Amino acid sequence: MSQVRVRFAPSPTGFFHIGSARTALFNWLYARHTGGKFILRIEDTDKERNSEAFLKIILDSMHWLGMDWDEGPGVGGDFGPYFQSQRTELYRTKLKELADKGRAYEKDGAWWLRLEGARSTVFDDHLKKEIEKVEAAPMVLEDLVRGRVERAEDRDFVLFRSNGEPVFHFVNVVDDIEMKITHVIRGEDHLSNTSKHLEIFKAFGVTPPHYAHIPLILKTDGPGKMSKRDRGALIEEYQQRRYLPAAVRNYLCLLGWTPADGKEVMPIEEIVRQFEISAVHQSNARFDERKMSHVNAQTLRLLPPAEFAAVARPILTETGVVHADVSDARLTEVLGIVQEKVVSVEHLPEFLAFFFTDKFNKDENALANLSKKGGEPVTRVRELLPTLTAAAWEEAALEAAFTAVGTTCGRKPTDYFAPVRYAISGQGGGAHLLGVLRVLGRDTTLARLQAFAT
RNA sequence: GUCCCCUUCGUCUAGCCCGGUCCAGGACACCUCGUUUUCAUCGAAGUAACUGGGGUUCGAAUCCCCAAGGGGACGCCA
Repeated sequence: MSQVRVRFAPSPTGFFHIGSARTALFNWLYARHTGGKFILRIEDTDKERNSEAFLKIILDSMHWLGMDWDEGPGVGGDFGPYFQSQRTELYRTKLKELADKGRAYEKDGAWWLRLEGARSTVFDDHLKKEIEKVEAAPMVLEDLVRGRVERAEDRDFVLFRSNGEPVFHFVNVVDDIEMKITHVIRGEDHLSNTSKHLEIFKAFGVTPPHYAHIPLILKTDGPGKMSKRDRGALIEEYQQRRYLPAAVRNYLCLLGWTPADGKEVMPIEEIVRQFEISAVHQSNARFDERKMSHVNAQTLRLLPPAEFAAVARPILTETGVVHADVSDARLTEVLGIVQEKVVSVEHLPEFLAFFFTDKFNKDENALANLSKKGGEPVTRVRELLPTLTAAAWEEAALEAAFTAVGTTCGRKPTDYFAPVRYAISGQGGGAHLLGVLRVLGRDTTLARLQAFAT
């Protein structure tokens, strides 16, 4: 069997949409799973709407999500150029081929594909005008996801516009032929177009590739598919909000496909190993940012400490929480005790600012809650302070100090935790308290407790 | 309007091909309890679904038909 060749063919006319990213991803996964080639082809035939800026965004987002291509912009390949705007001569040649066969004709300055079948003129309700209908034989598609789908085209359609530019359906098929594409994996919104494409393949006398039409991603609520306006629709957004690219990619895999073993959060190598087109779903899926956020949190907590530090350091530096003079060792020490509690990179600065500055924010709700349990917080801290001051600065000794004070004052040791946490961090929750005390250090801790108690 | 696709908890889904093991399993969310803390972790428990109607069958989430609902396509956009 010949090698799998798949392609992702975006047109740079807008931001990189989550649906496009998922289509690219499934193609990429299939190529990597089968050891085939993943080709990136830029469909920039619409001169009016194309832009360099959009192209850059698409390329950047592909890199960010870790989807590398074997042929295409920047890497070349044997079937280039990979920009359709540079392939016009080829399209003209191929059009002539169809014209010579009598399958393409010129009308109103444009070139049309001639369908084979009986013709009649009828009034079309949708178009609100008289049109020429053709009774063409239905095209039969054996879709890898949908199964057998039959559909008949009933009108000739445009191949080349009157301005001399070819249209999508034509260039898409010509390039799939020329680039020897074996599998076309694309969104279900193209399912109805496939009969057109099959007609073109037939006109060329070429066997079409295998098709797999994957389900669409629907809005979280409300009708219809995700559109660029919807929150969470653009890949850029996740980049800005410090999502882990691996997590975004992982969640995207779950939208339209389920691994056989039921595991959801897993490394990309594992997904590549398990990915099968036959397991791709047939029904559309609704986008759920909460689940994506969960996948992100899980991924974050599973990161090796060094990698966690690498993703944390930039935002901590940018927000001024961590200065350049903070050593990697110190940063890793702090991150080490919070990682298991962390839920997003975005919230890291506020979460651990108190380790690096005395001017941390104080959570009013946390303060209000203090006296509900454990009584007067300032009194608690005063009770605790002498014993804590005398204690050795390691977790077992600190714990013993809390217990001792609790026993003396007739209270649970935990009655002291919330006041202490608030006094040193301004927060109502966070990482394991004894660990926080240890890492924060004796001097800083005692100073903040003193300040709170006076 | 025409054509195409889809239909299991609020959401993502497993199961469906090869009907009984499913009074339907998991995950997210939610709710409750627990945990060295009172909503960022973690643990335990809970609420919650086979769109409807016919049929086939001893037996249907699973097979067939119809209906309804959802989605998509009908451009000299891609």
